[in-house]
Amino acid sequence: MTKYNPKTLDFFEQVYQVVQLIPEGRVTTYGAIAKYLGASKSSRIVGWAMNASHNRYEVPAHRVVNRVGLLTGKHHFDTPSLMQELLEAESVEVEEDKVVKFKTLFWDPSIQAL
DNA sequence: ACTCTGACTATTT
DNA sequence: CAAATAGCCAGAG
Repeated sequence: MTKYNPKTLDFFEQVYQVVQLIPEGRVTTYGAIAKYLGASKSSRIVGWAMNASHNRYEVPAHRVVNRVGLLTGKHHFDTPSLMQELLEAESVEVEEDKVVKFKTLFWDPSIQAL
């Protein structure tokens, strides 16, 4: 961070807020968040924001997976199994590092379904 | 200032 | 269908 351009600041802040809006038992993707923020091609930055999130707010980063429901970021948690455990604690089935019925559990920030 | 890396994705070969 | 390619941009060295 350090460099607080108005744009990037909003982007990071909004990412955190959107992630916090994810209901329990649901998951979303980096791309969906990026697209919701009007930067569909900046999905990597969403991941970077997540990476930095551990120092900022309590963000349920475990509810954010890649576009196919793969738990790509599990390695960045305290323990590699933590992400899956957190998901399973919310009734999200995980097999082979990916979310089962991902398409059904997917939560689109644009919809913000309750 | 430059280069490289990365929790991504869509498109093209 | 698997692999490469190109956008995207913030940190670290």
